[in-house]
Order: sequence, then C-alpha cells, then structure tokens
Amino acid sequence: MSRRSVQAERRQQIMEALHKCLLEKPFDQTSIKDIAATAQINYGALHYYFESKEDILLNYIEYLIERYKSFFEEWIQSNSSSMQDPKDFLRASIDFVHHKITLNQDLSKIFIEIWEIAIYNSKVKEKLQKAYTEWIETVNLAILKVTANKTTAARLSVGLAAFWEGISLFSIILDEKTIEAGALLKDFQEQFLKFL
Amino acid sequence: MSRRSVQAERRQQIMEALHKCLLEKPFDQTSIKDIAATAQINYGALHYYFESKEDILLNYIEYLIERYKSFFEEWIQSNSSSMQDPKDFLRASIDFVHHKITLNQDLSKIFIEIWEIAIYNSKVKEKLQKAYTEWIETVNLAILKVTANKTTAARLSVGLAAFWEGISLFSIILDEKTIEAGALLKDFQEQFLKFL
Amino acid sequence: MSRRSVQAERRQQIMEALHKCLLEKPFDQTSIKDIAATAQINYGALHYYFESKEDILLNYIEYLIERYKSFFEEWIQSNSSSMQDPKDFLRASIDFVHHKITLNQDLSKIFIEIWEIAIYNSKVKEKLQKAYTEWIETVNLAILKVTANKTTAARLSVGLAAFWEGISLFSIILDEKTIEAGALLKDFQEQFLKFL
Amino acid sequence: MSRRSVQAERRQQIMEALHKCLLEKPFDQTSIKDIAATAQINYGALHYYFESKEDILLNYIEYLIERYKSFFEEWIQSNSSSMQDPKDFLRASIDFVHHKITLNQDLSKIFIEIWEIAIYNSKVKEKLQKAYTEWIETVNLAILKVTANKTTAARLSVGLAAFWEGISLFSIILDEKTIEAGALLKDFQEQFLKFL
DNA sequence: CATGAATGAGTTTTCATTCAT
DNA sequence: GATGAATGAAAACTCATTCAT
Repeated sequence: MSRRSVQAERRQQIMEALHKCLLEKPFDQTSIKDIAATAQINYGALHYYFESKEDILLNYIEYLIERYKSFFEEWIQSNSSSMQDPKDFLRASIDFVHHKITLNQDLSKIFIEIWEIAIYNSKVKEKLQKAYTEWIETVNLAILKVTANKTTAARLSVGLAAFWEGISLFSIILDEKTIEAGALLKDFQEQFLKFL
Repeated sequence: MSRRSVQAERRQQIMEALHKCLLEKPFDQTSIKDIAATAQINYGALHYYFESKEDILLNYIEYLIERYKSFFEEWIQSNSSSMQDPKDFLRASIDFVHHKITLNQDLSKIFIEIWEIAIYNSKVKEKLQKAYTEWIETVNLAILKVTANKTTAARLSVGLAAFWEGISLFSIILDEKTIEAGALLKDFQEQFLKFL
Repeated sequence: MSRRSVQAERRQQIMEALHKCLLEKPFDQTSIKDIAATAQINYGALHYYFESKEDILLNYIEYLIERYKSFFEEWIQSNSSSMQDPKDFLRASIDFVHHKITLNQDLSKIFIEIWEIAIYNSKVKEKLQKAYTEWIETVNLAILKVTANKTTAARLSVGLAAFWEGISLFSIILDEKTIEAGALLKDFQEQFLKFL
Repeated sequence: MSRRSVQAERRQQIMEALHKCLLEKPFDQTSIKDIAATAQINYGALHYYFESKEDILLNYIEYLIERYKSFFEEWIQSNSSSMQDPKDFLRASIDFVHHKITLNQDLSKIFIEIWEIAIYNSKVKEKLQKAYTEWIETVNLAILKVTANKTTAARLSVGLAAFWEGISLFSIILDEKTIEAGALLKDFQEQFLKFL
C-alpha cells in the first residue's frame, strides 16, 4: 500500500474510533489515549496524523456529515428511477430519512454532542451551519418537485427539518410510549403531503 | 440576615453564577473556581453549599426548570381571565412560548448543554425527562380546551413541542435569513390552529 | 452544673468521640468535623475546648492511658486481698492483662495507631515512652513479689511486656487459627511462672 | 538502556524514594510530589508508572517484604553448609534475625507504619498477613530441625515471632537503658535453645 | 459561649502535547 | 514512521482554623 493510503487508512481508523468513543463519553471526557486505544494506534502517533485533539474533532465532523450525505445521495440514486409519481418518491424519501436518520439513536446522540460543541466553538459551528443549510436546501429541492410555490417550499423545508430534529432529540430521552415517534412522524408526513 | 437566608442567598448566587458561566463555556470546561469567581464567593465555599460539582449542576437544572415553569404559569394566571375565546387564548399562549422560550437564545443554548449532559449522565437525563414530559402534558391540556379529540391532542402536543425544540436549535446556529424563525413559527401556528 | 464541670464534661465527650472515630479511621483521616459530629458538638466549638487537632490527640492519649491504668489498679485493689499465694496472684494478674488488654482488639488497634503517630511525632512519643516505662515497672514490681532476683525480674518484665505487645499485634491481623493467641499466652504464662 | 529496563529502573527508584520518605513522614502525609522529588522524577510520571498512590504503597510493601525475604534466604544459603550442629545453626540464624531485622530501627519504623495502614486497609492487611504467616512458617521449619515435637515448634515459632515484634517496637521508642534489647534478646535466645 | 460561614493551602489525579530514541 | 517517557498546568475536592454574629 502506498504511503498516501496508509495515511488515509490510519486517519479513517481514527475517525471511526472517535465515533465509537462518542457513543460512550462526551468529547471532553474522551482522551487522546481513549481514541488511540480504540483505533489500536499508538497515542503518540495521533499527533502525526492530526495536529491536535480539536483537529481530530473537526475532521470527524466533516467525515460524519460526508458519510450521511453520500448515504442519502446513494439512496436517491438507486431509487429515483423506480418511482414515477414525484409524490410517491417524496414519501419514500421521507421514510428513508425517518428510519435511517431521525430515528437512528446513535446518530442522534452524536449530533447532540456536536450541537453542544458548536455553541461554544465557532469552527464547529461553521461546519454545522454549512451542513444544515445544505440539508435544508436538499429538502427544499425535493419539495419543489411536488409544488411550484417557492415560498411554501422554503418554509416547509425548514419546518420539516426542525421537526425531525426535535423528534430526534425526544426519541433519545423520552419514553417511546410518551412520544410514539414512528407513528407521529408518519402522521405528520401524511398531513404534510396532503398539504402540498 | 438570618443564617437560613444567607444559606439560601448563597445557593441562589451560585445558581445564577452557573447560569452566566454556561453562556460562556460548556459545563465540563467551567471550573468550580470559575463559578465561584462569577458568584463572588470563595471557591472552597462551593463545597460548603453543595456536595460536588455535579450536585451544583443537578440543583441548577431544577432551578432553571422551576424558573421557567413558574414564569409560564404566572403568565397563564394573569392572562387567562382577559380572553374569552379559548382559541384566542391558545394563540396568545403559543405567542408567549415562541417569544419567551423558543426564541430565547440564551435559554436555548443552555438547554442544548443540558441535553448533551443528559445523554451520558442518567441523573440529568431523569430530570430532563420529567421536565419535558410535564411540558408536553401542559401543551396537551391547553390543546384539549380547543378540541375534544384526545388522540389528536396527544399527538399534536408532542409534535408541537418537538417542532419548537427544533426551531430553538436552528435559531441558535443558523442565519436568521435562512430560517426566518419568527415568521415560520407564526405560519405553522396558524396552520395548526386552523387544523383544530 | 458549674462551668468547670460543663467544660470537663465536654472534653470527656470529645475524648470518647475520638476513641470511637479511631476505631473507624486513622487519625489523619479523621476530620475535626467527624469528631465533633460523633461527640454531638458543634465543630467550631472544638477549638474552644482544645487548641488544635493535635491537642485533642495528645489529651486523648493521656486519657486512654489513664483509663487503662486505673482500670488495672482497681482490679489489683479489689483482688489483692483475696489471694494468699503471691504466685496465684501473679497468675491472676497476668490473666487479667491477657483478657482485658492484650486480647482487647479495639485497644490493640488504637495502640498501633498511637505507636505509628509516635514514630513521627515527638510529643506523642514522649507520652508513649512514659506509659510503657511505667507499665514495665508495674510488671517488674509484680514479679519482684515472687522472685528476689532483681536482674531477672527487670529482664523478665521487659520481655513479658514485649511478648504481650507482639501477641496483641498478631491477634489483630493474623487468623486466630494461625496464632491461637489464648492458648499461646496460657502456655507461655505457665513456663514463665515455672521459671520463677 | 532498553525501554523495558527504563520502566523497571524508574519503578525501583520510586520504591526507594518511598522508603526514604517513610523514614521521615507517615504515608498519609507523604505527598505524591514528595515521593517524586525524592526519586528525582516528575510527579506526573508517578501516575505513569503506577495507577495511584495506593498502588505505589502496595507495590512498595511487596518490594520491601521481598527484599528482606531474599536477604534472609541468601544468608541461609551462604551459611548453612558451614555449620554442622543444627542448634549452632539455629543460634546463628536467630543472631542474624536479631541484628538485621529485629534491631534494625529503620525497618521497624516502616513496619509499624505498615501495620497501622493495614488496620484500616484490607489490601495492605492481606499482604501483611501473608508475609507474617510465611515468616512464622519459616521460623517453624527452622525449629523443627532441632526438635521433633510439632506442637511445640508451632507454638514456639509464633511466640518467638511475637516476642521479636514486641522488642522491635520497644527498641524504637524506649531508651536502650530501659530495655537493653540486645542483652535481652540474647538471654531469651539461650533460654529458648535450652528449652528445645 | 455557640454557631456555622469563610478561607486558601494543599491533596491526588488527568491529560494534551512534545520529543528523544 | 513508531513508540512511550516525560512534562506541568489545571482540575475537583478536603480541611484545620478563624472569626463575625
């Protein structure tokens, strides 16, 4: 394997290690040694692949966002041709988001962690801003395939994203009985599609 | 001043100091000395008034929740008599929530901080669960004054709370231009009231 | 009650509180608040009755030694007249020492604590020196009632005291099976009496 | 020097530093910084080589016991062949114990420190139990070479060890004039050998 | 006399980072 | 490139003692 790819491989390992660590402990309480041990890499070497602990985090956030972006795009690619009715396709897309993103508890946990860091760290904040802005725009474009009203689409896309975000939060901390997240999402989805 | 109230006064001071600190730094990066300095209290004394740093946090969360609960209840008390139409009253209540809670940026920041801690700390998680369950129930009762459909009310209350939570998150990090939070909330509010 | 006796009463309470505390924790790990709480006295008041934590300890050591000295002397007083044969009386005295002192586990623990402090604290060391010197002299006088040989008596008294001290140590830490302290003491006692 | 031996070297240094420190101050009053300074090692590094302060102590106790065990065994090795009469050999062995162990004041001090810690710390207690049980067994085996009576040997070995322990205590705190430890030990030794 | 609030030095421990090998 | 030894700042927490009320 070339140097380049050894480097890339190691960085990938470290990203995945941080991902695992964040499921256990907040970033602040995760030590460089924890990450190294999880990645099965010498802890001194982390500073060879990344400048600092913050640098690891910043790269991780990009990695995570990229991962889910391409995950969603791949799904779009492989499903867009199979459905004729744009409304059906929108419904299927929303279903995908619900199950793979909104109700993905690990992901939700990690996103809260990132939101929290973003509040006090402007570099992280920027990355999060960019990601959510793009995400809302993606939703917007999807809606525009079903309605011609730009104002409505813009507003709905923000509202929908916000609603998903809130459900994602609730589904981690509240009892499933209290929120019945799945059914609730389904209900709102139908109302929303009717509305268009 | 009596001993009893010195005690209470100091604890109050400490709560407010932590509040200020959390607007600047995450809890983990806020040292006991930071809190003490902000409260203008000797740092050793913090362990006189509270058992540990975690104890301060737990008390703070209760204090914060209690503060906003009574804030909301007071508003209800002083406005419930002035409005005849329950729908008007619901609209006014929602307006109050939007402006004083959902779009209160300081509060939103601190709540994200608490959410994050809750993920890894079960005591904090319990407190948050209780607070949100009560909050959703409050919203539910308000809705039940306007509709007789219990299932709808239950689901709407969770959905509304989640939507507010999401908007609250977005309003801290995203550009006001992107989300136009105020107008968005207003729009959804009207749709929502029409729906009932 | 007069002031004098209130003062004396409180000091007595504190001595007994320290005694209880030392059965739980070493002196260094016993805080002034622990002692005060055990004595059911305000912790600030301890400095009214004693100058410092060390002062409490010094007084306690004297109190403890005095207590066991008079305990032993009272026994001597009430039993000396009932026995004619000095050898029988010596045997009975040794029995008393074995059961009430050497094999008194609480006392042994506290004495190890005091020995340890004495090594590094000259004031405590002095008190311990005095107490053991007197103790050895008491044993010496008892032996002299049975033998006329002064050199033998002097040497035996030190040896006997040392042996008791060692058994006292062993009986706290080693299994009763390993040392069979009671039987061992009895055995040696008989050898010792035969020897005289 | 290899990494492996740097590790071992440092641990050794730390053990010796604690040994020196314990001659000055009790363990509780010896700070991690004191030990580090004595070992001429950075204080943060102590936690690199040992888990905690208690871990250092536990390792030290093992190190100390091991040191004296092998010290004694080496002496046995090099002297066992030169003496024909087992009684002479026993006498010589006891002489060795008297001078190198019982009357070794530094060692006695440190052992009192360890005894004291053992009372309140079960891990230390275990180590001490094991060490003394082995020690008594060693003495027992030595006596069995001179007498066939197992019960006597067992009892004598405990008694002898206890006596030495007591003399060791006394020799630290009492005046040499009062106890004449050397002569006393010699006397008892002869009585003891006669007895066998 | 009694109370308990306040002080701040001191403790153990953690950890990102550096750097010699 | 890889390793792990070393550094020292900073954290939470404890506590004897003082002193105003």
